[in-house]
Amino acid sequence: MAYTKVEQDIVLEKLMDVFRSVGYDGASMTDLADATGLKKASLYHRFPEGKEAMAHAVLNHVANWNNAQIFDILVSSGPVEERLDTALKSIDTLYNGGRVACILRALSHGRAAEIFRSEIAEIFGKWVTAFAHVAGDVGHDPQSANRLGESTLIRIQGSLILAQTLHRPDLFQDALRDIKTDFLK
Amino acid sequence: MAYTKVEQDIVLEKLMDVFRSVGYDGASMTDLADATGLKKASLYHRFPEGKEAMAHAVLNHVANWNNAQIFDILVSSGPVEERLDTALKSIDTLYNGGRVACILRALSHGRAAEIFRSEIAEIFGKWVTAFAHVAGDVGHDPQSANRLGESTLIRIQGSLILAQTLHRPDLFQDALRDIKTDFLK
DNA sequence: GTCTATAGCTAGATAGAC
DNA sequence: GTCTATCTAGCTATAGAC
Repeated sequence: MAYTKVEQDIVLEKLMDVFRSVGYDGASMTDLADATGLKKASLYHRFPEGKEAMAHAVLNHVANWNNAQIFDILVSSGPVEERLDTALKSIDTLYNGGRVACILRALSHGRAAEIFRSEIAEIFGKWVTAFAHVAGDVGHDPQSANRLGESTLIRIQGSLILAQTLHRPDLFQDALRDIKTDFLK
Repeated sequence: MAYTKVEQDIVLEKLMDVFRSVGYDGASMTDLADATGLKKASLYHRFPEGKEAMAHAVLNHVANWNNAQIFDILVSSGPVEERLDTALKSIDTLYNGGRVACILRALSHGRAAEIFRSEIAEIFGKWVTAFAHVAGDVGHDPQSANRLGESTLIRIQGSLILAQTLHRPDLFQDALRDIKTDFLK
């Protein structure tokens, strides 16, 4: 019997945790098997193409989550402040308040970057577009809106790096606050 | 005969290139040997503790470079705009206009993070302190100066990630411009 | 679908000649 | 100091029983 979507989603979440915390090269099949509770041969049954296919599946899962929890929220109708609050809350949860790394960052460096760059670029692009959409809603012209979208993503990624390296999750919290201010000022 | 400092510095630069482009886990001894033009056994002669010692030496080299080219410049006397221009120019060169990754970022993720975090945190801290010093010079109170120092580093790291993943070095250039504006407005 | 067992390879690291 | 040759451990990946 085929595994259910829920079971596969749980496996994807576990795989994501490994890639996110130790990186693509740092994630061994043994690590991935241990994290999922499956044996290596069972993982290969689910992902015949091996580690690369696992990371692709994880990225696809992440893209779906982002579409539902962040992009759709940001471009929906309703008060701007409410949309921002909901999306920023999701982002805060996603990164556990600044205490965990970004899976996109983990897969966008080193040899992994060559493999996954286009997928990650697409997700990054959607973040920019979604935030630029909000910027347009609060009166920015298209060019200025786009720049605000870009600087929002820059703030998130940059603050995550500092938050983790300096053990200062408050830097991520500050960044989320600054982002909201940028849009509402 | 012992190798000269220049020879060793060249080796460190080559090692840095490898770590920066493929990450710590992604850098094999074969990669490192090929890049330096030395054989593996010769690398072990220079770095008896192996790969970890090489990365430590690279970080030490980077710290020295940063001290001379960035921190000392920023906290020197002289016109603020001149200091900023010189430091930002160095940063632009360091990251080849936004086209190469940051060695600190490369070593601050995954299993490498546990090993090198404190060294990297110290370098990051100096960046923040140096930029905060400039912020103080242009009239910010200590708390506000510190936040400006932090957001400067966030801008640099975040824009580097986007610049490389999206193949958009202009995002890094924009960030450098925004940084200057932040300080002079 | 999941497992045990293992093949084949490359990793980091070392011995010892020169 | 640098080299060739080699060791062992851990890697990705597969075969085949259940």
